[in-house]
Amino acid sequence: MHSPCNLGPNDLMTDDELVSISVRDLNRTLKMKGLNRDEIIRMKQRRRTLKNRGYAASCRVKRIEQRDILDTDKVVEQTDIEGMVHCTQDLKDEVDDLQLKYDALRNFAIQKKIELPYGF
Amino acid sequence: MHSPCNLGPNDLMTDDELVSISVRDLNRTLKMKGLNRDEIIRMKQRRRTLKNRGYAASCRVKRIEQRDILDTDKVVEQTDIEGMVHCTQDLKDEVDDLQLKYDALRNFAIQKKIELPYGF
DNA sequence: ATGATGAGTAAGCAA
DNA sequence: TTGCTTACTCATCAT
Repeated sequence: MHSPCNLGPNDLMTDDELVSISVRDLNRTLKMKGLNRDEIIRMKQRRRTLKNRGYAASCRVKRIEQRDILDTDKVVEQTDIEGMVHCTQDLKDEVDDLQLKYDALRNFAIQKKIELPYGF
Repeated sequence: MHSPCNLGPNDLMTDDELVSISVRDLNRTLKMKGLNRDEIIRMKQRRRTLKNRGYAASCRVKRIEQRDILDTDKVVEQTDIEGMVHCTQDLKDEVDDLQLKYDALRNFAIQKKIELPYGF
């Protein structure tokens, strides 16, 4: 009396094989091994489940990546803003300096009773 | 012959009731209704599952909210940056104008052979 | 016990 | 059929 030939659907191929094999090759293999209707349906279902497992994983990875991108963008933009704040301050200082120099020069002229052209 | 008294755990109270009731009240109710050990365990498990369902929902909502916050922040920051770019350009124009006026004034003095104080 | 989260499963939509 | 996404369930961790 030999051991019963009850190959469960799991014994025909590994999960990795089942999820990678093409539909054509899968059908060929199933027919070759002589699986019955129910076994074939269960095998197909297991394949779909394994695929779904992978899809769910990709979906999570994608979600995390997109969040990371937003986080990174935020840091970049905040750095940009900080830099522009400095730049703006420098320009304001430059304007103030020029205004002071210009006013001083004009006051010097006024003090010396020098007639300035229109516009100054 | 009356209908069998096989109240499934689902017939004692609705999901909403079960998930809201306090542990104390739940235990009291279970004892009052005379449920056996297995039924009590199943009831507790159903409660836990319902709670988990809510937790999972909150978790999803939270995730979406956080993404929305990041998206909103991004828009705000980009608007800020755009505004600062304009502001910076205005300041640059102002610097240029002042520089031109200052130079013109100084050239006027030079042309008039006016001796300027040190620093101009 | 309660709450949060990662991973797996199934349903349902879209291509 | 394939891939993606949502909701649910369970396991696990922390409080």
